[in-house]
Amino acid sequence: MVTTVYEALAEPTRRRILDLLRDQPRLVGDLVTLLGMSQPGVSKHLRVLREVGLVSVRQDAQRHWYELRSEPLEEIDMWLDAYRHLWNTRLDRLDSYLTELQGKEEHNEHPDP
Amino acid sequence: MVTTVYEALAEPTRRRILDLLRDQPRLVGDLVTLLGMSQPGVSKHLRVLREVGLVSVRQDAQRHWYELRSEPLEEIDMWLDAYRHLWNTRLDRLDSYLTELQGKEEHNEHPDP
DNA sequence: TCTCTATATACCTTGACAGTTATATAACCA
DNA sequence: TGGTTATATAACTGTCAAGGTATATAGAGA
Repeated sequence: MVTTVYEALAEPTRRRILDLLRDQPRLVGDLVTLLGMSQPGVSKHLRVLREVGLVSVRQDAQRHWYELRSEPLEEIDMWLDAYRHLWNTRLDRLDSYLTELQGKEEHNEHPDP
Repeated sequence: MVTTVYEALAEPTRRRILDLLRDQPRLVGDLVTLLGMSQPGVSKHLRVLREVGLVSVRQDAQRHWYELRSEPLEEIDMWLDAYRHLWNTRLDRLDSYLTELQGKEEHNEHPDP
């Protein structure tokens, strides 16, 4: 059984579902149309997403509105934090380099011929 | 075959390997010891990580130093960007709430009894 | 060259997942 | 109540990944 957010996100169709839910909650049937796959297939993906907390359901009669939940994504974001210095320091260096360049530019904006 | 970063990260052992490589490059044999699994098993995970660009290898005679590469993680970070407003707006609201609270505190720091 | 060390690959087994069709469940409506 | 709509679950199947053991590859050193 899929138990972690990482596993849930490994499946491309499930990432597409999250993309589709980013703007608005949607009905299962709408997702079926948008994804072009069988209804039980979509329901199974939604169950996985529910089980890891990536979506929640609000029921209105027979209609089930699926809605995005951000908490598990925040968890991923926090996991990335431990690695973020790897590219942040690089970007910081680029930033200071550009700042330095700009300083020189300003000192040399209208050089005498 | 595992072809995406998302699939590569779905496997817990591979995430452990990345954690172990965060501080320093390591030899395959060291990872075998640290992970407590068979050498071929580790080598197979390293191959997957290599194929999606999460690690690179520097060879020194028979020794293969595996090193973390951040680019694929930046890709994940960028993917998260599309969702980040979901919790950032919430945190922003909390932030302004706290700022507002602090303002009131300062106006009321030593209230007359 | 022979041997030892370090790593990669081949091959096999097992288990799980993604997809399907068929069916169950549940709520609405006539 | 019977039929229709909306969704979930059951059962089945093909594929593939993860792990293991055995073996190949490659380099170092005696």
